[in-house]
Amino acid sequence: MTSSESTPSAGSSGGAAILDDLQARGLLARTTDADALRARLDEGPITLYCGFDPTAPSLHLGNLFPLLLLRRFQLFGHRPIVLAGGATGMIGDPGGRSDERNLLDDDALDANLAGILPQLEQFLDFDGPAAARLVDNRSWTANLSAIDFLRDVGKLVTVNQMVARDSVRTRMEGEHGISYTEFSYMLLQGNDYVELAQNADCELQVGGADQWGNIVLGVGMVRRRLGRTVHALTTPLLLRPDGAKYGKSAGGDTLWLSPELMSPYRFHQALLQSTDEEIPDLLNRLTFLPVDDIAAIMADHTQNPGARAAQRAFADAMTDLVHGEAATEAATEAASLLFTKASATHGLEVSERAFEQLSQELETSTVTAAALDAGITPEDLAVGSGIVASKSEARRLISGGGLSVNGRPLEADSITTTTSLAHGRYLLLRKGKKTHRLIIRSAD
RNA sequence: GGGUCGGUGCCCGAGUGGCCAAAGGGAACGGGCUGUAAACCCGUCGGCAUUGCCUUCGGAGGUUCAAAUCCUCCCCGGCCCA
Repeated sequence: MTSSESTPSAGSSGGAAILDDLQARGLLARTTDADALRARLDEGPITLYCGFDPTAPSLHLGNLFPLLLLRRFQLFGHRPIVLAGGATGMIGDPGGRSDERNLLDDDALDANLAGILPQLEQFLDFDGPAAARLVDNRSWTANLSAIDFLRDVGKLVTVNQMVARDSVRTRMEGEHGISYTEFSYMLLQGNDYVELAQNADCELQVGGADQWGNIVLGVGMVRRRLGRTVHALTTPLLLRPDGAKYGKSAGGDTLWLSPELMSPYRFHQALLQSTDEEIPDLLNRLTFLPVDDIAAIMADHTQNPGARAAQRAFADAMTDLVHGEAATEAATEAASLLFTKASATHGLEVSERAFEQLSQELETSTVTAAALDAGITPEDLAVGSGIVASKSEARRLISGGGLSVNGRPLEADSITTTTSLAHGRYLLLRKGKKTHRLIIRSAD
């Protein structure tokens, strides 16, 4: 883990200090019996879990939220279990959806799991006294027969409880109804809790606020099955100013953690562009920076918002966490080349070395010497680089002054030839203020 | 099953034979102002093309010089009746 984490100070008394930290960060939505949970945490390390369904080949920033919650508990000495939902992922959580899910086939699911497992491992310590564990709920559901499931699991819940759930009711009243398959999802999740309580001494399940219903149902199942009281804790959903769930960038791109799906540079940029409005919450809820440090950063930011210290701190902290410090540095360096006034307006003065650097961070495309000799129209240049989707879009942007090459506006009648290249190789294409694409003359 | 209203561009929603690529709003994108922020102002917002062409108004046919608009059948949804 990186050094930017706060470690609980020696003075924080007992394991329940985690609750105070969560509270201070605005990370506490609801818990079952708060006093009982606090008392239990003070007795000593607890085992807790959170589930992640492999619905995509990579986690995104939204998924990171509960994963970091596990990490926070771990930092306070508690033992996290990461549950990869190989089984639940095959069914699909009906919550938050208006339509029936398309079931993932085995291959897609395996591919998704393969992508996610390393990410799940990345943020936790798997050694030491509070070592984390990674489990897949397929290991106890694969051989569960339908009859056993109905007898042992189905008996723990009444349909009345299940139907009362908002997510279910919405779907039942909606156009397409809800299949029995998705209806059963909460039983599987509840059964996970029973399983982990019984065989792993798990006493707490955490998750986002939208998981409250599922988790509490599991708490009840554990009580009926094992006669044991276990706990539930949820965090508020992280929402964008417009109310959408966090995880997408302003432009609508998903903030993938996988560098293949989103380059560290773009990841860093997307976070850097967070609004003032949301930045305090983001710092508190997503980073491990100590609460006091965050308060100091925000004070600076309020003094001089133009410096965007808070955004920088946030983008740096998250990129460190996800991609490592080297990636953060590279992204920052690339950004300073692209956004510093001097280099942004005088792209040709950017050193060759800097272009090499940029070629690592930006999306690039190539162009042949032959094409350059023939001359390239502005539309073809833009479309060919992939920065725009169509010639019409290119034309629109050009007439509005929205495209530039090597720091100069791209004129409608300009022809790009070899002489336009910077350092004989590079064309830095910019769309709007924030989108860049590097075109490199191919070696031939 | 019967009746009735409706299905329009990314979303909402006007349009009931030519002036419709289709009002208006939202989202999105670009410009301006800024701080790679918000708000605000301006512009663009189906595709190709240098005055034009092509594809679009649930689907398939039909009427007409001309249809999102009329007719037929079908599919889907709301409401009412059974």
